[in-house]
Order: sequence, then C-alpha cells, then structure tokens
Amino acid sequence: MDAKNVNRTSLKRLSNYKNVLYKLKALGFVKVFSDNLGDAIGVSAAQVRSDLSKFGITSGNKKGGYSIDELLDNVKETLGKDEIQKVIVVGCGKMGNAIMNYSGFPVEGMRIVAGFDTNPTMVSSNERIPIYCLDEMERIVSEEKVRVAIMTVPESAAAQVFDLVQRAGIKGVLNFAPLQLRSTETCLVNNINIALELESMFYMVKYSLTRPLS
Amino acid sequence: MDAKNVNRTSLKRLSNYKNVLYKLKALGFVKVFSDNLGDAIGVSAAQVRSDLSKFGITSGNKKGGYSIDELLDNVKETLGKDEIQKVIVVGCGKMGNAIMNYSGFPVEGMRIVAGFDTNPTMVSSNERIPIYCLDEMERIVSEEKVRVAIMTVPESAAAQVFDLVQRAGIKGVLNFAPLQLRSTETCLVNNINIALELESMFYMVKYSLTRPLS
DNA sequence: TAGATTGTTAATCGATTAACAATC
DNA sequence: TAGATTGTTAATCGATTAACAATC
Repeated sequence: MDAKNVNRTSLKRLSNYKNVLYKLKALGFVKVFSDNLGDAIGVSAAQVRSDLSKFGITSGNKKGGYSIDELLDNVKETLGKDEIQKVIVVGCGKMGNAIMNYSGFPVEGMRIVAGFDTNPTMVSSNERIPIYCLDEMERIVSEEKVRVAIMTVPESAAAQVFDLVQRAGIKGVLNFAPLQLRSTETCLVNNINIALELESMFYMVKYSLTRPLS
Repeated sequence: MDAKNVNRTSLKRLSNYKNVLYKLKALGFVKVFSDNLGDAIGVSAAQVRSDLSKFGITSGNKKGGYSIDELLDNVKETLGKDEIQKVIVVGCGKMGNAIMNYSGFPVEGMRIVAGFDTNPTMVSSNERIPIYCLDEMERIVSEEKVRVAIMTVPESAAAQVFDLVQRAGIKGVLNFAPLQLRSTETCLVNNINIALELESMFYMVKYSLTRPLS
C-alpha cells in the first residue's frame, strides 16, 4: 500500500465503497465493476480503481470485475473492521447523547463503550452505555484499551478537556466543539464544526454555486 | 473575486479567519498580520493572503498589516453576514434537537426558524423554535424565505425527505443522515457522515498517521 | 530611509483523470 | 477469439507555497 497518498479523503471514499458493497450484497448481487462503485458514490471508475490499488487491494478480475464478498473482506480488513473499534463520548449534553443513541453507526465493528461528563449523574438515554466522571477517564481508557474519542463539550471547556483526553491516552479525537483543535504529535484531531459547514453552505447558495462539493 | 477558485475548503478557512478576528478584537487587538492569522488556524501566511485576495479582500496595508475592524467588515460582507441567514431543521429526533439547541452558532446572523417532523407533537426543548408537520414545509419555507436546511432524519427516510425538501424550495442541505445524498441542479448537498469520519479516524490512528489532516 | 509586509505571479506539489497494455 | 475490464503509468488539473516587486 502506498501510504503517502493515503489521506482522509481517500479513506472516506473507501468507507463509502464498503457501505455500497453491503447494500449490493443485501440486494443479492455477487459481482461489481469499478464503474458501478464510482456511480454509486459519485466518482469516476478510474478513481475507484486508483483508490483500491493505493490500499493494496487488487482482487479485481479483468473482464469479470470484483467479487463483492472478496472485495468487502479486503476493504474491511484494510479499515480494521476485523476487530471491534471502541470509542468514548466526552461531554454528555444533548449532542453527546444524540451521538450515543445514533442509529447510523454500523452494527458490527464500532462500539461506544462509555460517556464522560463533569456531571455524571445525568444518565444516558441509552441505558447500555455507562456515564462516568471526567476524572475516571484515564482508568477506563486504559482498562478498555480505547484509542478514539468523540468530543461534544461546550467551546469554553474544549481546550481543557482536550488536555485531559490526551493525558488519558487517547490517540484520535473527533471534535464537535466549535473551536478548531490542533493535532499534536501523539493525538490526531478531526474537527467537525457545524457552524462553519453551515456558513459555507449559505455562501454557496447565495452565489448559486450549485456545483458538487468536493 | 476569482469565483472559479472558491470552494468549500477556502470558504471554511474564511469563516475560520472571521472567528479568529472576533477573538482578537475581544482581546483588544487592533491590527493583525497574515502571519498571525495563519498561525491561528494552522495554515501559511501565503495561504491567508491568497484566500483574502481570491475573495477580493485587499484591505491590507503594506508594512501595517490589516485593521481588524476593516478586515472583519470585509469578511462578514463576503460571507453574507450582513443579512440574517435562516435555516430549518428537518427531523427533530435527538440529533435534530441537539442542533436546535446548539450553542456553537454565532449569535448574530444565523437563525434556526423552524423544525419539521413526521410527529410534530414532540416539542423542541428550545421553546423558541416551533416544530411543524412535514407537509407544512413548503408554506413555511416560502413565507420565511428559507434557503438552507439541516437534515437529521433516519437513513430509511432520507431519500424521501430530500425530495420533499427540494420541492419546498430549499437550495442547500447540510445532511447528517448516514446516506450520501447527491447534489442536484437546484439543490446543493453537503454530507456530514459521522460514522465515516469515525471510521477514517480509526484507520489513521491504527497506522499512526499522526500528520495533520487536510 | 531601511525594514517589513502586502498582493500577485511563478513554481511546486499532490490528487484526479485519461489512456492503454495486460488479460480474462 | 473478440470484447471488456482491470491495474498502472502518464497527462492533466487544481490548490498550495515560494518568491518578489511594490510600497508603507
């Protein structure tokens, strides 16, 4: 695999291919062409083949396309879906609770194991997920071997909580706080700023830039 | 302004500059250099100047840098923050309610005017925002002159609701449903897929790709 | 003035696309 | 076999960065 070209964009496409493959499989399909996969997520067939090749997936059959089962296995293995991916939610307000109850996560392979809050008496509406006090984070993260956290805290708490999260040994953060956190040497941050997304949307609409977004 | 280079990435950076400028202003600063702005959001000074220039903002002063007030006015005008930006939330489950109560939106210039749901008897925890039945969408959107919607519906309803949203006259959609919607000729879609973001995060962490994300 | 910073142009970098040999 | 599709290489495209003239 050509690691230098692997970036968030190509990874998200790979995840997307996986979703499409599951759907095709559910519909009873057995084979798929790069052309079909491209159509399904709105990219070119060349892009699909280039992506798969980049991740070292070359199970395609000239003329015959790809076996869905085989391709799915390869993609799942590449994305690490062979093992269960644990994640914690830090900040159990409305947004944190919404994510803890989010139905869009794939059933297999991804699991929210705990929530954390300054006020842990608030109970997850999803009773299966325990909520702890922030200062128990290091213990739980270590015990459960969690490496990824979702941060849904208010802006005012974000910087301080990010320190805590890093000290707990978390290696990757999906940050929903409206504050751009910077990746450090040991912890990777992916910022999702809803206000920013919305603002860019207003602009695009205002100037009728109805071309597809990247 | 050089519209052909305007894309979501540069727009989000512009929004980011605005946030930084507000913070600097609050701290009592009067002047700022492209170098400072770049540091603040983690891009180069050249990128900052290139962005501003692209949006037709050339209020900089050689040697003196930029006046924060003047630059802020220019950025706000470019982003259309001179007028109030109305938005509706379609799907008032946990995620929809979390967004209706989201504290990260700038106080000025951005306002959620209504929520919509198949079951409109559920009341917004934020009492200021009324919740209507889906079939009232066209009327409200027209009366309130809304152009942008946030979609927080289950995957199973997404395609159908997207049709409804388009028929109501919405021109831009921020989609949180775990299903990639495609932009049409008249309606621009920005997909935010939390599961996808999380999955790419797992991968990056797994291979210790702790380089900053794009 | 001398030093420093902008705005813009040219150079670089990286990602997407087109083309095509290999081959089922 | 002939036609079609992969995997990869080369060409293209676009975005970022470096460089620098203009100038405060």
